[in-house]
Amino acid sequence: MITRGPSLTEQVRQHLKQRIVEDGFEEGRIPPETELAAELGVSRTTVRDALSRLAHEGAIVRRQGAGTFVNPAGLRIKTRLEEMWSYEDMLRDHGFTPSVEVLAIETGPARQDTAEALQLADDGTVLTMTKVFYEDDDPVVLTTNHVPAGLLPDEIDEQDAAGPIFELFEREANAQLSYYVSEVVPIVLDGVQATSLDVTAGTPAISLDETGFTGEGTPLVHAQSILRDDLLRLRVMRRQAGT
Amino acid sequence: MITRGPSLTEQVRQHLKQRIVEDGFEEGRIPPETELAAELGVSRTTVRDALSRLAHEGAIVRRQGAGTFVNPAGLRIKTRLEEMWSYEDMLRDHGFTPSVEVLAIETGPARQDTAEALQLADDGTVLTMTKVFYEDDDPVVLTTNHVPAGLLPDEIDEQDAAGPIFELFEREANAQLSYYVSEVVPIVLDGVQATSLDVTAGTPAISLDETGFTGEGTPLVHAQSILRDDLLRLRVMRRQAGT
DNA sequence: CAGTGGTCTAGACCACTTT
DNA sequence: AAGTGGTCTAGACCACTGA
Repeated sequence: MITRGPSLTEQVRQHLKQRIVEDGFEEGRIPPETELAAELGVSRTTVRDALSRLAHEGAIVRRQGAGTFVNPAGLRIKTRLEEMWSYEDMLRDHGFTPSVEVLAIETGPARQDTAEALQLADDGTVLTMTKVFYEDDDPVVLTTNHVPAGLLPDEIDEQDAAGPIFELFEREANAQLSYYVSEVVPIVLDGVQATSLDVTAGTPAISLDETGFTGEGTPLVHAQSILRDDLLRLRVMRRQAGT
Repeated sequence: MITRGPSLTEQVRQHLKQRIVEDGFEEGRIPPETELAAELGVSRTTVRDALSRLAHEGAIVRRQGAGTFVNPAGLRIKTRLEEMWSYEDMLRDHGFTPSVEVLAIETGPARQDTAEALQLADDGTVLTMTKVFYEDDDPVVLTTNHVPAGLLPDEIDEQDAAGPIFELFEREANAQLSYYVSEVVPIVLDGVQATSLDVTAGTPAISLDETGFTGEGTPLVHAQSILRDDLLRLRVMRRQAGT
């Protein structure tokens, strides 16, 4: 087992994930942890950490005393809301090959909710970038990002805005986007939103209203992303806490 | 440190959580893991497991090389969708004191989507229970549960249906509900739903369409829960996978 | 009662941040 | 250079399942 690059645990996770999706386990039963550890030449702890991640993803179910098993229902989950990072990657996980169109890049005064989220002074100015993610000719996600003016250089062009925003922060502001706090809001689309997403106004949709932070807790971006429910259905696994 | 009942890790987690919410750490800085381990008389591994759970909840942020810190933004998260179990508990976490009204208990043929979710034969019959969760006089959640006929005894009464459904399965069917696979669907309320939730028809809302399974992967229940967005806002933390 | 996953320990070394 | 969290090991014992 090679050991450079990703952690051992991650390598074991990927190895097992691959065997799972390729249906490489008899009757969906995964070998005992001690056996996997011996086979892969790692400690049982490492195997357990890898299995824990797979269980969290929903790919497997562990039953104390009985064994570990493939979870067909969980394998259908493509959108792990709490581990969703860039929309590009999420769409790729759905088997899409996404493209991006930048609709607008503009600077102006912040709306009040944006000023609060970004902890700006009252007269704060923000850079606003609006883009749409497409699968073939179908618009799937409409995203608006608000960033405090001055954090990014002035000469942001469409090329820059088209990529994932966390890459933009790393490259242009030397800042690391660490996590988002997101609200899941049900809306009906207004005329402008409906036009951008190529559906009729009044269609229900999910809006993710969220703020992105650095590891230090500094808000970097306030964003709204509207998902076309008919093309992109959020699906999650719910279980009891503390497991 | 006492050691009966919950696991050591869980005890440490609760202890630290309490100190966090009571603002018991200077400048939001949490002591080093080795220090906590010595202070609490447990191994560093146990402390780390407890901290991992808190980080996952959003209560803290860990920064390699720098330290572990309280996360004020994360502390506002009350609805961890992927760890949500009973609506009663979720509402209590919001500081509500929920009550339940059972609207209907009836037996009849399954709708097609229910029959598929529960893997029933085409002519499958299901027991359907509808209930509303209230906070004071405000209805907050409208839930409909469909259970295969015969799984539960015939004489289910309102008393039985009012409690959490996983308790019903344990008590009446000796079956353990282990996890749900849930879809997050945006809807606009129809007349009946709107009346039950005491809002006007056409209001947007989140519908959680979900199937509950045993650890063995047998579907036990197909359910729809509609949340009043103005009273109960789903809020989650998003981070990069594999952390 | 044999086998499985669950918990916990003690310790080593590494990667990273801060001073 | 010192201190912090991140990874990994080897081993012990417990709780639970199923034949």
